[in-house]
Amino acid sequence: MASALQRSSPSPKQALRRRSRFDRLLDPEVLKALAEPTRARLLSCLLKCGRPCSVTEVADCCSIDFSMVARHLATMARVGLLSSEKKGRTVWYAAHGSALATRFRDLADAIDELGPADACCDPSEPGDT
Amino acid sequence: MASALQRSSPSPKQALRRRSRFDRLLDPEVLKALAEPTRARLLSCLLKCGRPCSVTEVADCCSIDFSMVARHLATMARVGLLSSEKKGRTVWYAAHGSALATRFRDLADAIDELGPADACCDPSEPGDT
DNA sequence: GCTATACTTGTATCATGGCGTCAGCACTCC
DNA sequence: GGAGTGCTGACGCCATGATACAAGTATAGC
Repeated sequence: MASALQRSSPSPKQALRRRSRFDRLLDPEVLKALAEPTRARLLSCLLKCGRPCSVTEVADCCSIDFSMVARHLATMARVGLLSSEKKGRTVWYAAHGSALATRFRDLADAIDELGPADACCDPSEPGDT
Repeated sequence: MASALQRSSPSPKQALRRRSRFDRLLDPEVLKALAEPTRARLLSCLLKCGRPCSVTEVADCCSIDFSMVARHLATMARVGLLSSEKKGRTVWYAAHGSALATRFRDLADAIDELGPADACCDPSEPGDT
């Protein structure tokens, strides 16, 4: 898996559901991947390094069990948070800060875009009972 | 509890660790709260409504078990994703899109700020073995 | 005070996921 | 080909959390 950045194409059914940009950007997979402190630490490490790192390197510098690091990095690569490139017997994982930042900015924009236009409940008055 | 205000002062060790803005903004609690599809749906609903909603309203419009909705909304309020206001016997939950958007933009900025300056591993060359 | 409403909390069940260990595969070097 | 290195996969243990149902609490209207 050279670059897990492109995810699988959605089924027509999914497309028809016409989820808002917000719903699409708030990807549970990605957020779940980020929500785990260990993974966040690894991602932070990779972002700070600013260069591709091998699993061994990351495990060394973060003092985390090797197999855990391998698993977490693979998880993050799977959801598109990291890119991975195998060279010989070594896998180089890299975090792309700019892409990640763009993703969050897009999400922020999508939130700003949301409004009563897409209302899921009818906009009756709140309770001044 | 004489002064709960002092309890936040970090230990020297913690201070020395000097977490970056990124580390602080990547709050696992918030991300975990967002990472759950049901909660994301409820948040989306509240954002779209653009007004405070009661638990009953949200449960109705999302067709989700009432007690689940109550719990999920309480969870999101606890981590700061929603604000809640109790009026009589009704609790009005509101999502603040702009605040949430700002939060994500700050996170994006923090990612851009990260760099080899904060490097956690030594920047030796990647593998051109 | 009684009842209905709106929400919270307790409990039980189940699924998910993190973790450590170990075996195995792929690759490189000798 | 054998040994060593780097990583992946499978397994079991355990903690967490999502869910559903039911009971409890708080408030409003009568």
